[in-house]
Amino acid sequence: MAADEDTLAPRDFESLRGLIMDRRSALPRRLAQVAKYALDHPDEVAFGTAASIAGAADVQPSTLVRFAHQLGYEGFSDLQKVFQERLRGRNSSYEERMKALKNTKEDEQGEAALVRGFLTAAQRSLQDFSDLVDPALLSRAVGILAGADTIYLIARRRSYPLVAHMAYAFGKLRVKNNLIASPNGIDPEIASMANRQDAALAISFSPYAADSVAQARAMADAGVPVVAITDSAFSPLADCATEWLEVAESDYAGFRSLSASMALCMALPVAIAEARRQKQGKN
Amino acid sequence: MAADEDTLAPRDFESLRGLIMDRRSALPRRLAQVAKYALDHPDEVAFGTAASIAGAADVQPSTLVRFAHQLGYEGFSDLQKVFQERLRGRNSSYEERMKALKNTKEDEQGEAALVRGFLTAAQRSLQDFSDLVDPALLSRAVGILAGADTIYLIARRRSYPLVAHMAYAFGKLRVKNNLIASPNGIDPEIASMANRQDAALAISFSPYAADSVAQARAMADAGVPVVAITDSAFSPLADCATEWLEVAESDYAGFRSLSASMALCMALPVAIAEARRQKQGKN
DNA sequence: GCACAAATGAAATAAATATTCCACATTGGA
DNA sequence: TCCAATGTGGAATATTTATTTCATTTGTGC
Repeated sequence: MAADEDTLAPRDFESLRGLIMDRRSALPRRLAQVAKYALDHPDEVAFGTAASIAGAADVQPSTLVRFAHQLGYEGFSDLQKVFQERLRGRNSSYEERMKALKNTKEDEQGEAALVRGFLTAAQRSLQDFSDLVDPALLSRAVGILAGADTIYLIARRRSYPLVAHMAYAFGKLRVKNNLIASPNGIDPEIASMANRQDAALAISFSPYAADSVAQARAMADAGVPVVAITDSAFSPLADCATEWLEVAESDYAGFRSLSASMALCMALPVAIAEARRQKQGKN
Repeated sequence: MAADEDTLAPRDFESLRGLIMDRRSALPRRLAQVAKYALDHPDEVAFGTAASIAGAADVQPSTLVRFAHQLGYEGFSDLQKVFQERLRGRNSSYEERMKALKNTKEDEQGEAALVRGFLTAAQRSLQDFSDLVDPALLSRAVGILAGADTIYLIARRRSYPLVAHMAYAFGKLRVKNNLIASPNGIDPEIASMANRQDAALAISFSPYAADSVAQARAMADAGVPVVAITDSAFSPLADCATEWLEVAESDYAGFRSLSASMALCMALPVAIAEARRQKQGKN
């Protein structure tokens, strides 16, 4: 049981937070995990059940009880009460509540409004894209990339972060890839090494960086299968691509969101790795 | 049993309040008593047990269940959830959005399901972050960066795409910046050129790339103001940063979303440029 | 590399809590 | 005043949820 139950077990949340922060470095793995989860998601702890919280924090319910004991509480329920106290009296009046609601809508200004603007644009993008997902098309695109020896990644400027992430994900999934974005100007040479066994993934949105388009086209001309992610049927990438996926992003303050394409770019590597795994299983 | 269960049973507190107010005069004695108690002590209803609430309202537990049924809920627990939602730190119409997310086709499989999984994770991230935006904190962070001569960008691995985008945005907005991610290993040297007039923006999420942390800490030790974007109070970045912004991303298939942090990273450069423009106007 | 202690996962158990049921009371209409 | 419909209290039951236990794993000092 806990070392010194008496001195511990704070009854108010702030003391508890302090205690947890102090203790955490000295806690064993799973208990530290709980500590982190508890401070990161205090609302969940206040309302959840031991099982639901344990699930979310990826530990066993018993670990929660141990954690509570460690801190000097009688059990998880006792600890939970402190988390609940923290929420009592929040939003006490109807008026407050309405004011809070309005605040989030229009009253905010400055930086917060800007952030909210981008968040909204991102959300719209996701929604729009979600309505457009075409399973068959997606499946063909993944098929092409899964069949490739090396996947060449083509993107510039605004789209570059997308392939940067893919390169990272492919790396983790051990999928051979080549990010064509060297700062030393030998991109064309690298690109020219691609052959029919490889494939390219090109991403570009209006106004379509000339480099990206040129490289994608060169690949296509050389017989390399090209999968494109772009924003319109009129995109130059749509022309030269073997398959192309449409993503239309919303914009805010003149900057287009990247959230939908980013979600797609997170899914693709996983889908490709999965497809390869299955193919391997068959052989 | 309840008259018309379908049309009733609101999922958010304000509708429920309205419904109760309407119904109250037409309710039998004990139920009216519960109605009054519930609206007078919503916190108790949120956290109490059926027995404790019944005791406080001077009715039987079964009366609470009847009350809930009368309103169209499955039972007291179901009703109680609405009272709990009210206290959760969720401002936007959280329930609605989550319901909307669930609407999406469940039967899909293969690649499409994967994409949808990532889209959902992204939306959840945006939603969660949207409720956490702290205008004052944000304002201080922007202030620090807007006051800097050169902004040093620190991020590795998963977070790298974020700063890659920022470098691009800063470039377009003509904000001096330096992306510390050179492939030639001279990062420490570059970082050591920063001074008090500059500032650093460090981004790292659990498990916190050692390089990022080390560089951020070095900057902080050298007296360079550091703004951090990270995911928890336990993050090593939270320690050493002058100000830190919390972004908790949802994950899917073991890959965490980037959408909320990306939205933030799109907003920051614009906010910084704007802050500088205004400062210039004054001089 | 071994022995010991600490931590952990999973299942069994205990406790609590919500819900149902039914006998009884109350109300409103003939 | 009686009847039927509706509402109510209280106990019995079902369900959910927390806690304990114990076998197994993991880490640590020698």
